[in-house]
Amino acid sequence: MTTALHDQAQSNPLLRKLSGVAELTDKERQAVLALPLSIKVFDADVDVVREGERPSDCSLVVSGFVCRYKILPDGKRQILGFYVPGDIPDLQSLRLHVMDHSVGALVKSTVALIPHQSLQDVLQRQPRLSDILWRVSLIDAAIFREWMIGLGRRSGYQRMAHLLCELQVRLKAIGLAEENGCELPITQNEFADALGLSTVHVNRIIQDLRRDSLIVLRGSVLEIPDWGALCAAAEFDPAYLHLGR
Amino acid sequence: MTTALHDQAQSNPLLRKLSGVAELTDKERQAVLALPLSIKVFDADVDVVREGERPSDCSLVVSGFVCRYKILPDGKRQILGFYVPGDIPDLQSLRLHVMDHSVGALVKSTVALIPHQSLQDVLQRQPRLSDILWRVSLIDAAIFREWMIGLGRRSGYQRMAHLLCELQVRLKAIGLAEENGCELPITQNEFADALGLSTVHVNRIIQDLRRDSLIVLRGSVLEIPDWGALCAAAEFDPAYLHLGR
DNA sequence: CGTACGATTGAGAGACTTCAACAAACGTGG
DNA sequence: CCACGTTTGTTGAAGTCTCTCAATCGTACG
Repeated sequence: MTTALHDQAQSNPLLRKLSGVAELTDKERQAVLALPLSIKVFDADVDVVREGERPSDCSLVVSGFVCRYKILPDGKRQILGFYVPGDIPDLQSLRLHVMDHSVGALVKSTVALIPHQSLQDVLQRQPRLSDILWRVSLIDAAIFREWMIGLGRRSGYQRMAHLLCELQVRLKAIGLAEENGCELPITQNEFADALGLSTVHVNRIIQDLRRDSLIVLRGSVLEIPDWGALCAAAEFDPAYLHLGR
Repeated sequence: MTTALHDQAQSNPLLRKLSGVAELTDKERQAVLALPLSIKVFDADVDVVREGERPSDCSLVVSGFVCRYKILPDGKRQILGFYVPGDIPDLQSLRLHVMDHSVGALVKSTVALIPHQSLQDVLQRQPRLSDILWRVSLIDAAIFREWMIGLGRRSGYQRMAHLLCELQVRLKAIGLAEENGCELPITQNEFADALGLSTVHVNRIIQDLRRDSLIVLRGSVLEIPDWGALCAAAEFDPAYLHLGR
């Protein structure tokens, strides 16, 4: 029986995510698996949720790549985070009713919508799941803080290296990265909006990173020849991802 | 009876904070008031909690001014947020056991330590308080996002104006600001570390803001002659503070 | 009254931006 | 399956914001 549930965990990205945060009881697993999910596919550059909306569901990324972002009055965009399968980029909408930013698909992505109502019901019956989700949103905030540190105090070069380290680690944690690289469907323009830089400068930084043999980036395929060297250049310390239980 | 409890709310900063997020039942109020608080005073520039530690309490600011920050290997500092009476700058430590940054007092501050254990007990008996605290930490994250937007995409001038708007609104919400100004015990050096700028540049930005008659800043006293003008210059929209219930 | 900390000023340097053009890669329809 | 148009990546040059260094000024406090 535990085996059967364990098998489902492989296929259910939410279960996998929560199991990564804390050991679940069988009852909790069942409660999660019983959540009604409505699957929806978003094309690239289509919004999943928009600033100002009051969503009635949370969006669980099943496949693809999604980001949170905000557009300023003058048209500038700041990307606030990247989200991969298993992530819930608008988990906050369960408790903060008005969206203060948007969520958009970077590439064609599959999203499972979880009604707030059914999530509430499950959390009421399994209060520990509520604690786990709280923890998930705190890890989210920890990533924001690390990005703030980069935006405020790191050079463009370091910032880029740091972001690549973060993505590699997060993708590896969900089995979407090889030992020495991963696929990143992120354009240089999107990198720029995430790092607070111009597209042109991001292009030159990538060339610098290539010149220093820290990365091989062809198309959307990232290869990291020397993980230690990249981490060192980025001053990357994965502690903020709070991955280990 | 409700009146008596209400009176206590005035003096108990945690109750006031939580009441600002959601209406509390009498039972919930009593549970909060029953929390054992140990008062501790920190001098200016003394750490309340340090990166790497595993706190056994949460810190509720009772009086003073506190910030979260992280020091980089090269000595640069990024301030991640300012915290005022009623705030719990390390609320996350309840669910994320290792601190990934530090908390320090900007001026002599009084902090009430709440043992994680007793907080856990109260939250287990009053699950709705858990939801409220979750919401509090989500508002925290919303403020991080807004700072990211500033650090990534706003000019130094706008960033400074925006921060002053935020502090004015947050201080007014707890009765620590006048209609047209407030006291900010923050040095230009600290502003710089919060805004991702150099001290020298912050100084020049402040002069620009003064020249444009947007602020009067003498010592630690901030005066805002034209609130609308400052908000406009900052493109400040308080929605991200999620203040209205 | 000296000392220390915070605020202010000047000057030169560097990181990053903007604009504009071009090359390469990609997807799509004929 | 190729031609075409659009998107993405790349390059150069000029300009701007912000930084660093280093000195000076003001003021509160012992």
